[in-house]
Parts: sequence; structure tokens; C-alpha cells
Amino acid sequence: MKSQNQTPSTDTLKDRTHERLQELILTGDLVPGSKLLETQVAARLDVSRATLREAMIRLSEIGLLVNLPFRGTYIRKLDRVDLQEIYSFRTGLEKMAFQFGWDKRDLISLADLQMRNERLCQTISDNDAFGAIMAELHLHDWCYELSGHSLLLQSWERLKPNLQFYFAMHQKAHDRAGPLRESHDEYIRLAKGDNLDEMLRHLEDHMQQGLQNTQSFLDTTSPG
Amino acid sequence: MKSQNQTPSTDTLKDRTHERLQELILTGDLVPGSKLLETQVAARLDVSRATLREAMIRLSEIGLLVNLPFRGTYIRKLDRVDLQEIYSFRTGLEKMAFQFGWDKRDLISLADLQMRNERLCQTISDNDAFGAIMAELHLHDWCYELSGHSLLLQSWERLKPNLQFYFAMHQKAHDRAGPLRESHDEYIRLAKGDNLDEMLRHLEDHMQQGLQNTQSFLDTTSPG
DNA sequence: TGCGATTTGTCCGTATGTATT
DNA sequence: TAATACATACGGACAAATCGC
Repeated sequence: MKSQNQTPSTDTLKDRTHERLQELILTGDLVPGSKLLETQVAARLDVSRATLREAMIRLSEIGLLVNLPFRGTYIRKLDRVDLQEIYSFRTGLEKMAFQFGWDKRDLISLADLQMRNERLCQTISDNDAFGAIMAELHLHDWCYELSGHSLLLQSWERLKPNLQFYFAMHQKAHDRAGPLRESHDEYIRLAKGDNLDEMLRHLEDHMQQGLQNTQSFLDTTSPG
Repeated sequence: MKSQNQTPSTDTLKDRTHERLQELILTGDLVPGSKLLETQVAARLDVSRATLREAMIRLSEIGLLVNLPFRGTYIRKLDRVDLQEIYSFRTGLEKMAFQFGWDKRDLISLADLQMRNERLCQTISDNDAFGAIMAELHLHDWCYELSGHSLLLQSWERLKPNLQFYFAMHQKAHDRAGPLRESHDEYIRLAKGDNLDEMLRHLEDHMQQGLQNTQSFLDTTSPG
């Protein structure tokens, strides 16, 4: 008996547990650096320890959790170097995505891109910071889907939770956050254009700007 | 302070099981497309089902196994499209690696590269096909280590077993295989030089050549 | 189509080993 | 050093889903 609908997630408890635990991390409900006690978390999520452990393995693979053998599993802590790595890697991935997908663009996919951007602008106008973060990521999903490259898409899907995680931390620290209103205008314009090299060059700037927009608050946090 | 032994693998049975199972796949001991019966494999590896399941999750993440909920876990089958994806993604990753690591090269690391190439040439001379495959991958490890980029290195470490897997299949089908004697001469020369763009351009050719060198036999195999 | 056999998903109790106090 | 807390690992159990006839 399952009145399960909205999310087409697989219907194994392990997978739902994976998603729920990721939620708890991404919303900042679980504090970075803190230890996860298996019995405690299992009880909280109302699953067995075996099921929880299977869910945690995948979160460790992604990088949201860190497992130290015989010592425990901890919520990932992000420092400035980690964030720089995430952004530089993301830049490389997205350049690949545009290279693979460039010739696959058509009217339909470009209209789709346009829609995603409008949704982003809408959430920003609404002062919906969390929604804006999700909308921005969804905007960037576009090029990966366009590429039709499953390994590339997988890699992006693995990286994305780390970005969300950082944004959540950022937003929790200073409550203003999120992308700026016009930050994607040039991005969209170039993505619709016919100059791939210019698009690729812009990506470097775009990402660098995104990094610096969010990175700053780490400097004010206690080191270590 | 613990006296370190040969294998720096972690001490947990789950991890050793992961490695042993990967061995069985990479050596072709387990046939691509075949189903893994948990009780049977667990008995063969002399571990509990729970431990085996935890090990299998990570192999599913890498892509060597495919898990279908309630239906079972299967050994990955690679078709021509998969192989093309692996190679195109690998090309992108390695270009990133050289970009990140280019300015970090010094006499020591270049001597290290030289050594890896000489070892590769040696194994080829010895007609040690399996050793040559490992030596070639180790040669390519160089740029990822040089980059000092943990996400990039991780990504490569995830991709590498898929390459090994394919090489193993290839070698099992036709027993001649492995890299050619001079295939890396230009690669090494450019990696030692001072023209990054030329290096990046060569990578495309190098990978394309590697792909076509191995891809051919898939055409002679039954489709599906 | 249906039914029995098989296998996976999940839970629990428990024992062992490791880290920490 | 001893004691405690916890992760690791096992084996058995059962329901639910799938598979084969």
C-alpha cells in the first residue's frame, strides 16, 4: 500500500532514506562537522541501522558525509579550498557540457532554457532565496541534459549536492544569499548565440564571479 | 603509529570485499550481463549478505554493477556508445588535469613521468599485456596527481575501473591487446614541453586513437 | 493467466573489534 | 590500564516483489 506519487524516486526504503538524510544535511538541520550516531539517526528516520548504513555509503561517495573506519561518519565540512575545487571542477564540467551539446541546440531546447531563466528571475523577484538557488541549479542542468552525455550528467549530479550544501551554509550564516537578478543575462545570450568559444570563455568568468559572490563569508569564519 | 604494509587499503571487511569483487569483475571472472545472486556471491567471498550489499553499492556507483530494485544486481555490459562516452569524458578530464597541473611541473615530477613511460615500454617489450594496461593507466595517473585537484582525481579514479573493465573484455575476446610501443612518445614529449595548447590538442588525438584501437572488436560482436 | 519457488529488501539480536575516556 | 561507547559484522527471520512454469 503506497499512496506515493510526486517524486518518481525508486521505492526502496534505502533510496528514500538517502534522500531524506540528504535533505537534513542540505537544510542545515545536521551541523557540518558533527558526528552521526547510527542508532540515533536510524531511530530518527525510523529505519534499521542496515538500511541507514546503505544510504550513508552513497552520501559518503558524493562527499556530503565523511566516513572514518571504526570511528564514525561525520557531516562534511567545507573550507575555502574545497569550495574553490568545487567551482573549478564545475567550470570544467560545464565547458565539456557546452562542447558536447552545442550542435544539439534547437528551438525547443532554447525555449526550454529561456523558461528556466524566467523562472529563476521570478524566484529572485519573489525574494525566495532557497527557490532561487534551486532555480539557478536547474538552469545549469540544461546544458548537461543537452549534452546527452550520461557520464557528464552523473558527474554533475554528484557535484550538485555539494553546491546546495554550501549555499545552505552560506544562507544560514548570512541570511541574504542567492544569485543576482542579471547574473545570467550574458550566459543566456551566449548560449543562444553561435560562438562557442565566447561561451566557453564566459563560463570561466561566470563561475569565478559566482565563487567570489559566495566565498567571501568563509573569510570571516573561524579557521580550521 | 602503525607499521604500514603493502596494501594501503582500509581495514574494513566491506572495503576488502569491494576490492575483491572488483577484481573478479575486472579479470572477467564474472561475465558481463550476468546476475549476481547475493547469497551465492556472499558465500563465495565468505562474507555476510549485509557486507556484500554494502560493497556492491559502491561498485554500482562506479558503474561496474547495475542495480535494479527488487530485480537484482548485474555485471555491467559495455556497448560502443558506453565506450565512446568513457573516452570522451576521459579526454575532458585529462585536459582539465593538464590545465590545472601545467604550472606545477618540475624536474622531479617530469622525471617521474619519464619513469612511468619507461616502465610502460618495458612491459610492452615483455609482451605482458595485462601489465602494459596497468602501466599505461599509471602513466595517465601522473597528470591527475600533478593537478593536485581532489575532485578531478576522484573522478578519474571512478572512471578508471571502467577502462580496466573494457580492456579486460577486449583482451579476453582477442588475446592481443594493449597499447602500442610508441603510442605515448608524442604525449611524453609534449608533456615535457612548454606548449599547453598543443598538449591539449594532442590529447584529443591520443584518446581518439586509443578509442579506435580498442573499439574495433565491438563491431564484430553480436549486438544487444 | 495464475501459482509456487526464488530472491531481494528490511529488520533484529548479538558478538567482536576499535577508539576514546 | 580498565571501562565504556560505538562501529563493524554476522546469522536468522520475514514480507514483498519477481521469476519461472
